[in-house]
Amino acid sequence: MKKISEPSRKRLVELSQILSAVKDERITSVQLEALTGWSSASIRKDISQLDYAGGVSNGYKVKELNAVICQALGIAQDESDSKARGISHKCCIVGLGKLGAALLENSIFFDTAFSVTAGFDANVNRTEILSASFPLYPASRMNQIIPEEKIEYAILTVSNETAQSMAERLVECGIKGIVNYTSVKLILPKSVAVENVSPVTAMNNLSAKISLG
Amino acid sequence: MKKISEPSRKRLVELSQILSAVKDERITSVQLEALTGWSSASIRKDISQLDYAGGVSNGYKVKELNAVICQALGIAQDESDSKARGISHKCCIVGLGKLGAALLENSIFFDTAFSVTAGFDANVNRTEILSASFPLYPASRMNQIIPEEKIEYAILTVSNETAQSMAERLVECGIKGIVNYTSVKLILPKSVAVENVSPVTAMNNLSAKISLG
DNA sequence: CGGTGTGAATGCTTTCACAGCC
DNA sequence: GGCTGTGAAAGCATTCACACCG
Repeated sequence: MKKISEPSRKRLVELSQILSAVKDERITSVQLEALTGWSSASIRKDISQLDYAGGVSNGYKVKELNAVICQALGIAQDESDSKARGISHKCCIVGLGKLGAALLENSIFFDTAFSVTAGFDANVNRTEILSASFPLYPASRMNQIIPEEKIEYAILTVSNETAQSMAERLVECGIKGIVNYTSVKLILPKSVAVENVSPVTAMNNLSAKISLG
Repeated sequence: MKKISEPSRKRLVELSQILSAVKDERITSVQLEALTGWSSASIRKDISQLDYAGGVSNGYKVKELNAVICQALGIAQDESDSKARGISHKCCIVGLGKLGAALLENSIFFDTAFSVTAGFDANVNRTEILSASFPLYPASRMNQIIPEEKIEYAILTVSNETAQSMAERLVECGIKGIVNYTSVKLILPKSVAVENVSPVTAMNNLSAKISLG
């Protein structure tokens, strides 16, 4: 498998999500252009990197294409696909403030390959007050629980002040990827993947985009 | 002001956030490289697009640089800057499920130019059960409240099923930008800015990045 | 010196355009 | 006829390298 560039990879992830919602059996790159806003040429190029010659002259078979994309990216279409292919990622939530507590609800990851299996907070009060369908621990136990439970990903919802140090601890614990809800730019070894989804940064990006036209 | 490219714009937004946390008076592009992971050359290029010749040979003055960036992007450094420059953006939350309810907490946007001033949900129950420091309305009143209150941005936290139709209604109401927490790719006129921050998409992106090395 | 600002060069991505296929 | 797959071309973004400045 040749290397897939970052923009292309992100489009393919979104494309897979879009295809999951498509009811028709077949779809063409021009139809996908309408559904995505990306040019049909770009979509064809993205797909052509995968080794799938299925689409010739009649558009793509939706289910088949989705399977090929997920295969190539190592992700799952939905929960049954996740089970069938043995792809399952344990996640933990670090920081049980308002936002973290909201994400405790596993329904957010319903029908995906992800499941939240632990929550941590530095404040023991929080772990005792809140309840979830999985255990909540004081942050002091991260170093034990994360390796023991083979948790791979972390959702970081602590305060900006503690974000960097918590992230470093997560890396020590062997975490492979972090979804970062803080507005701090985390400085971590390149081997650790980070996705930034801060609400404040998102707002500022929106505002700047509009302001510059 | 010449056009700023999207990657550059996003870096500048993050840079501003980073500068806000820097305590020193001056900073060089090499120091910024360590704080951001971006090359010093790229940082200098980004800054050179702004009309600011302040940095010559001694690094940049942190406060001054931050002010110039915010000026150029039309964003605010913090709440006092927001007041001083008269930049203030009203936002509403659409969809008061777990995630939406968590964002009701205005502390998330503490010390920013953004304030949440209304919440909407199709289910009247939700608007009655929940409480916030601003009013919650049934979705049927969006068309009245949003123009009346001059709300500019929306935070979309409805279910995937209703995301597209709700977004279209928001556009009709005159909303300028949407922060989209659903995993649906919204199809909207180009004049409306959208930032996608779906937890599920973020996870899939993380997973794909790791899986491809 | 240590550091910026910036043309020139390199490296990526996207778009074009068309052969080949159903 | 309509659509994919793909080299070639065009368009962007990043990095280099160095003149210039305090």
